[in-house]
Amino acid sequence: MSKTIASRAEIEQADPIVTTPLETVGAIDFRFIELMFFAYRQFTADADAILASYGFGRAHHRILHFVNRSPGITIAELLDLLAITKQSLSRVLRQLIDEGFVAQVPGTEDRRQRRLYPTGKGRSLTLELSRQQARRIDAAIAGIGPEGPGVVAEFLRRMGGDERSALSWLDTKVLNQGSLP
Amino acid sequence: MSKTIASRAEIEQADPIVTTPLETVGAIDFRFIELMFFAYRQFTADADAILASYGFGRAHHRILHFVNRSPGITIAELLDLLAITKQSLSRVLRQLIDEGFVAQVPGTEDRRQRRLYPTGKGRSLTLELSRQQARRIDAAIAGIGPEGPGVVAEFLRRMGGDERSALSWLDTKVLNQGSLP
DNA sequence: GAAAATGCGTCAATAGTGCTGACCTATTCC
DNA sequence: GGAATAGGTCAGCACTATTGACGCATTTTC
Repeated sequence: MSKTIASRAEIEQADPIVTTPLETVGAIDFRFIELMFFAYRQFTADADAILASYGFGRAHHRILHFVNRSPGITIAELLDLLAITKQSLSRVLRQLIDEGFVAQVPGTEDRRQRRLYPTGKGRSLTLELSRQQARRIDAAIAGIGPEGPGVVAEFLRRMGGDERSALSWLDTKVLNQGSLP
Repeated sequence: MSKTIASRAEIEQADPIVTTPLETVGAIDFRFIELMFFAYRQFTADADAILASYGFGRAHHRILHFVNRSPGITIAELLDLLAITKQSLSRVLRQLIDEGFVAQVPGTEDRRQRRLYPTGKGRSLTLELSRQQARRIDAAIAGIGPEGPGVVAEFLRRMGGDERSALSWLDTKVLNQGSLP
């Protein structure tokens, strides 16, 4: 083993440290990356605090949200929206069902399906969670001009670009559904 | 044990399922909550793919980002920005150091400090990651009018409200720093 | 009507990121 | 010289996600 261990000086010579800050470039700042990071962190922090008091995490929130937005949603549809695996979903969903926040009802047309509905308890937790988040969004949007909501919504929609299909799926479901089979 | 187990029907009677979708309320949609979710997921997906090829995760990205934004940052400052514990940071930071993306240099004024600098390798990975994200932000902002960037930045800034101090800290650091001790 | 496909549940193992608590060194401050 | 500060590290736990492999019930297809 004649291989020598590189000294710190040698390493630095091979790849010297950089001391200049990574500055804003062009019209689109690196700043936006940080803004997204901090904004999303606060956005989720609101709900996280409440969830923790129920012994839940963010995953529970997401399931609860979409089940409330689209009662009667199937497992497969939920998996598509969340873009996680069946195994990841099941553990969390099971807790929500066992603790009575979500109920499963076999489909009538296709009895293999287990359609998901919020219970009263589930609906009210969702409302509690959403209220906090909506409040923050509301406060952030208020006062940035009348065009604010439209501009921001359009920005977010474009950011989620490849997933626009998920949003339009919700559009059709939220409006057309709601009657028990 | 005379306690009976509630039948499904009994449970449903106690807390009936809700079949009406959770619809948009007032000026601020529940829709915005989904928009934030989908937007952030795509925002991080860009970088995640690249990171995975290096065997890294999002935590590595965040450290790398702030070290690049503010070379010479101390551990304590980084902990404040990321809002995680020292133990969480150290595991990830260690990998970045061991693999030569970040270098530690003892402070000159206070030799207890371990100031963090990106190496050339670290700077270039950060640029690679940021380019993807900036591209998406750029595309999302382009075409929503000249006031777009300003409105969106202000919205995000307000969303991150309680953390504005973190952003202004960066402001001062990004501009004033950069000379090796 | 039998075979194949679909919708869902579940066991088992692993990774990434976060946490708490405890304890250690080196350095600076008073 | 003793306390406070900057940082490192060990050990254990929680949550969310992953992949792979089966199993069961129900539709669909030929």
